[in-house]
Amino acid sequence: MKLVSPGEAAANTNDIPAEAGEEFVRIGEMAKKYGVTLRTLRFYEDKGLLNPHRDGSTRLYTRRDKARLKLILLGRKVGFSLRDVKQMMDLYDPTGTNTKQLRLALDKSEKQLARLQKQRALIDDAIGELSNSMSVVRQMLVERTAPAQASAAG
Amino acid sequence: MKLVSPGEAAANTNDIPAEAGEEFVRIGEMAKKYGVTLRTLRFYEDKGLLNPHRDGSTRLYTRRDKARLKLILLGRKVGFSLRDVKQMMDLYDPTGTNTKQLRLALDKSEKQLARLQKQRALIDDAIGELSNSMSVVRQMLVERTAPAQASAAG
DNA sequence: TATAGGATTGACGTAAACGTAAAAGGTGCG
DNA sequence: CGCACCTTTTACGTTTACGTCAATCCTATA
Repeated sequence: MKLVSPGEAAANTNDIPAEAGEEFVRIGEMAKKYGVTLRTLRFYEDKGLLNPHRDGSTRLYTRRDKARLKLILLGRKVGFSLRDVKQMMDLYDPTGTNTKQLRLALDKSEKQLARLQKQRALIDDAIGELSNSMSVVRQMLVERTAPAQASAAG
Repeated sequence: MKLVSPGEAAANTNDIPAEAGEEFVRIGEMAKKYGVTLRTLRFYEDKGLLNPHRDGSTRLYTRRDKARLKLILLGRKVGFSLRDVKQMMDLYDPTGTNTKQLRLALDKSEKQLARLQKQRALIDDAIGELSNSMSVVRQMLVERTAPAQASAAG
């Protein structure tokens, strides 16, 4: 039983109580696997979004932590704040139907969707204005570069 | 000669050396006129974006300041940072053709346009992912609400 | 004169999500 | 043994565009 996959040439290959196929990963592996920094993982933990096990002081991440991290990253991708993500995750109850959690998620999602659409509209607007300005500037440059042609062409 | 328009019932109507049709506006008027706060106007000045005249310590804004503010607000609308706006404005020379200024503006605009389009793509992506998640969540809620129908319907 | 309305200059606070040292401890390998 | 590499905690720094007091001043008006 290795820490990760058999081919992983990790520097530190501690023996870890790996019972029943549990795979523990240390922070470095975890970070690489999900493209985040160590700081980020510690930050998320500090904010109560992750709760890795410990071997002494060393963090050990399990499948559960990976699932949670995936959710966090998805949440961030769609624009939720970490607070929102935490709020939703905190409602998770492995013994129930999680109806409340789902409803909250849906509610927040609707609001976020609205925000995203608003942002999109703003950006479209900005693109429009910027394009206009660029045309104007280009025209001004033309007039300055070939002033003799300007009126002659008209 | 009044400070602003004849109908403006401003509280303070100081006599101001209004020569040659120059219209001076104090910070309060200026703020209202352009929908910004006093803090914002002072901040822009602090950053070197505005340079109102002074009557003692009181700021007096002229047409020139209004034009500059309009540019600032347009810049912010299309997503430029104040630093960018300042950089572009600082190149303005009333005696020249401002070719350098226009070129810089165009250059920055092209980059900003690219950024905006990238952002738009990200938002579209986010909207897609979020919509997907919402469908999933809705489905989960349906299964939890009417569990008897779930398999019966299949 | 009292009061209300502007105006001024500081200067600290805010939001979000980490970045970036700093100082220290553990571990395997040659 | 010593070095390289990984990890830990603590804690201040970063970014941007202002918000929000606070203390003070000036002026017009009732």
